[in-house]
Amino acid sequence: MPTPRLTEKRWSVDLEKKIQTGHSENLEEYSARYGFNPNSGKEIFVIDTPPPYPSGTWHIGAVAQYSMIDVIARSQRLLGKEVYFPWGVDRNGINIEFTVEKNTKRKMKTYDRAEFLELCKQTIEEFTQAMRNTAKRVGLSCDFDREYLTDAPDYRSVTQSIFVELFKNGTIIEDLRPNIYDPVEGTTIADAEVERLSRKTQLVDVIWKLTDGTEVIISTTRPELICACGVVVVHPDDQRYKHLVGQKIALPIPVSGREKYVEIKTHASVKSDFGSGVLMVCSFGDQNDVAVFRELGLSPFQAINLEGRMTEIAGQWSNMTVIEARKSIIEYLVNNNLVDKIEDREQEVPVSERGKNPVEIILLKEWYVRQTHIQERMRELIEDIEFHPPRNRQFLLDWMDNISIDWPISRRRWYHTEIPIWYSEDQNYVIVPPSGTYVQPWKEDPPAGSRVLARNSREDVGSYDEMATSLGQITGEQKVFDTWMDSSNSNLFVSGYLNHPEIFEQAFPTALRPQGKEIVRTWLYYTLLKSALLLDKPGFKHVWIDGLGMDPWGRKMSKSLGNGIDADSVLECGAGGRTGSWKVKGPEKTVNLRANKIGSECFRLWKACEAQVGDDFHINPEEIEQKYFGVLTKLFNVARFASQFDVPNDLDSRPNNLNIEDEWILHEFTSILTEVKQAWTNLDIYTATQALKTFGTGILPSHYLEMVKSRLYDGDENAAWTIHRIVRDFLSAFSPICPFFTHHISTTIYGRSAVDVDTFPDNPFGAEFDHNKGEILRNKTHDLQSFNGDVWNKKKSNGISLNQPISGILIPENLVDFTDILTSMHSLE
RNA sequence: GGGUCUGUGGUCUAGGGGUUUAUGACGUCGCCCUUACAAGGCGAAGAUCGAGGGUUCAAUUCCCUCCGGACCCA
Repeated sequence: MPTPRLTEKRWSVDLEKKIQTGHSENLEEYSARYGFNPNSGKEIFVIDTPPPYPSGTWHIGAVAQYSMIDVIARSQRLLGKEVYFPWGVDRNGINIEFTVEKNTKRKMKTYDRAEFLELCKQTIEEFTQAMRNTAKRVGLSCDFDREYLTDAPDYRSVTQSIFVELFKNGTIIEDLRPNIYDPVEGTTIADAEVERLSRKTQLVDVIWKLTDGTEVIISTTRPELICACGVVVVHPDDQRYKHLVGQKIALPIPVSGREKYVEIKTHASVKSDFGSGVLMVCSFGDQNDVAVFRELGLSPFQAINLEGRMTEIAGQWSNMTVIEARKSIIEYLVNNNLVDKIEDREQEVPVSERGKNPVEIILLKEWYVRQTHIQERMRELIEDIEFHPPRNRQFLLDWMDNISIDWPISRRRWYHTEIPIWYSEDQNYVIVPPSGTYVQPWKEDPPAGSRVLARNSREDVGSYDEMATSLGQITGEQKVFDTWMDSSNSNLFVSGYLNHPEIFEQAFPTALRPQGKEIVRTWLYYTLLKSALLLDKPGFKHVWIDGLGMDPWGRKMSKSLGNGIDADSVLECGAGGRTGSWKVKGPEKTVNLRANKIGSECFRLWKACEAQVGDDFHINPEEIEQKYFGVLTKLFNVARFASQFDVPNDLDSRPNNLNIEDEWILHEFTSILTEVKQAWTNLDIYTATQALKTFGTGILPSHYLEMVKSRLYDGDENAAWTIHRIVRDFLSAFSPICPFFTHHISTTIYGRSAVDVDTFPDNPFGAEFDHNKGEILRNKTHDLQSFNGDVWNKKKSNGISLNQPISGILIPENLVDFTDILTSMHSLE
């Protein structure tokens, strides 16, 4: 065998790592390759990458998803687009605050604010670095030079400027409204941040009395809220209680500073079969209470304060925590014979997603983004967005159906973007900063260029510089934004909004939003809301919503289940001779999974082949290796085989005397390229990868190469041209999936990296492509395959080795054109 | 408790009223060193298309109920 140019015997994880390191270390080359160049003249394709939140380990499911976003980025470059694949990191939020609190065993609010922010920043920077390394290791072709951090001034200033813009036009308002509040962490949270935990609670049947002494039983799990009761309701159709409606009923416990009787009314939301069928409505036990108060026009009572303690209306129970008050009030009711019965029951308690603390609904003055008024328009705008897969559009529409209240955006936390506003001494005016500046009102005065607005009418009354003295002692806003206020600008930020208007013009609506389906109601919804409010446009052209990574049995990976798999361990599996081993808790027993070699290329190939977009996927390292490392080996060997034959000088001009088998395989290849190009255009990774894999590991090596082997050894230039043309272009078409693999092979054999190709490979016939001839030849493919199979089979069953001659085989009618090559291929006699 | 999505050999997947005796891959089993590749080649076995009911001349495909999984909501 002549010496192959591809000297390595096989593809290995060590080789992969070497190439990967080379890729990311040569910064100049890297940025020429993957940097965003808005002046290239190509069509701009901006991807609104989900900025990951650094929390220590990066979930393997997310890394898998990310590698598919990279496949899209690379395939769009291959199609000739100017791709901006940003690398952003989401660093705002309560998570990092919790981490610092946990690490230092000290609550946030015991710190000096500036000191605490510094601690958060240091901690998150460490996590960020680990994440950057993993991103590079898995081959993400992000523009790392333009890294954006959501806690950096340039990013936060965009959030703040958008706030000012929406405040001025009346879309952002402040109001005293019932809010979901986490009393332990001391902050408002949004509906989207609440989850449910099952807990044991006591359902107490309390005896209430009408003014005439008639007893009425009301069941409740929240007796401590009796003091905030605004009305007692029954179902309008409930015959048992018809006579009660309109009467006054006395609160069963002493209260202070409020009316002791409430009226009995009807409301359709009452479940007559729950408890006694009589319901006390308090401000605020749950969202239904909020709705009833609003519908009946009642003024709410404040029963619980910001510390989670009872207020003065609770009388003798004021200042107790909610739990203490509940216990004590039940005792009081029992001692006064006001309890009919008490039963234990399981109840789903709303808790905060981050802190797992039971939340309360309390009245607070907070900032809101108005959203109910624009739902109709958003639905129209969303119609122009293409969803991948189309069915996942439904997740968004379902969520939008449930939107009934405005979005509360202020939080009483620290490591977030500050709300950029100051208040005049008389509270009648506010000061907002000029667009493009980042401000921290809790510690600094308004910057030059700030404007003064009337607080209610939002009318601009002058510049702060001139009016400063007339405003008295101003105070800066202490509150910060919900982190979704920041992340929902990501598409605007990466598309150049405010910072690069000339790019924004071409880049918006942002070409692609790729994300997981679990954050449709938050990230996707809020982003679309912003785009609608600010620009009256759909935020994206395409939304690509992927499924989630599950454990090998299809369950969610979680710490508590002990079924997690670390991303780095899979990517490093096989490097330096180290194998991988994972202890994973299955449904019945703990399983020990083992693999010898995986790495990024195998991992990416697996994800590309294994799951259609939108489907949840099971992650099992053993399976990844078993099913896909062999594919890399096979493709590597095809290229290695080809590399022993000289590469023709001009691979772009086809020799005009090609043999029929050369034309046949070139037509087959053309048809694959067409399919792959279409699939890349449609963001359909699965179809593109399957097509390439099937061709590259099947018909190309098993049939074509076997046919032309002897021609190649004999120095046939047509065969060499054909195989090199195919291998070269195959590597280009395949480069989005396995960039390091294709880079290495293409650079070694052809002197040009497949990842630098920015035009999808043309069909090898160019203008002379004859569709009909191609059809005729491709119609023979099936017969060729079965003929070869028959001969191989026959030799085998006759005990003849494959390279020995065989006689008595007839070439079928429709393959007569292939007589010569089939005869020599099988040594037919 | 409700909504949405989903369920195809051991595993993953294609297909989407009749050309289906259901595609392909991995795994399994048997045989084979064949001038790139045993990390390969040839061949075989393996599925009542989650369960039950309905619509239809015909259902894996459409509808309903149930069961399992996921996501979301109360």
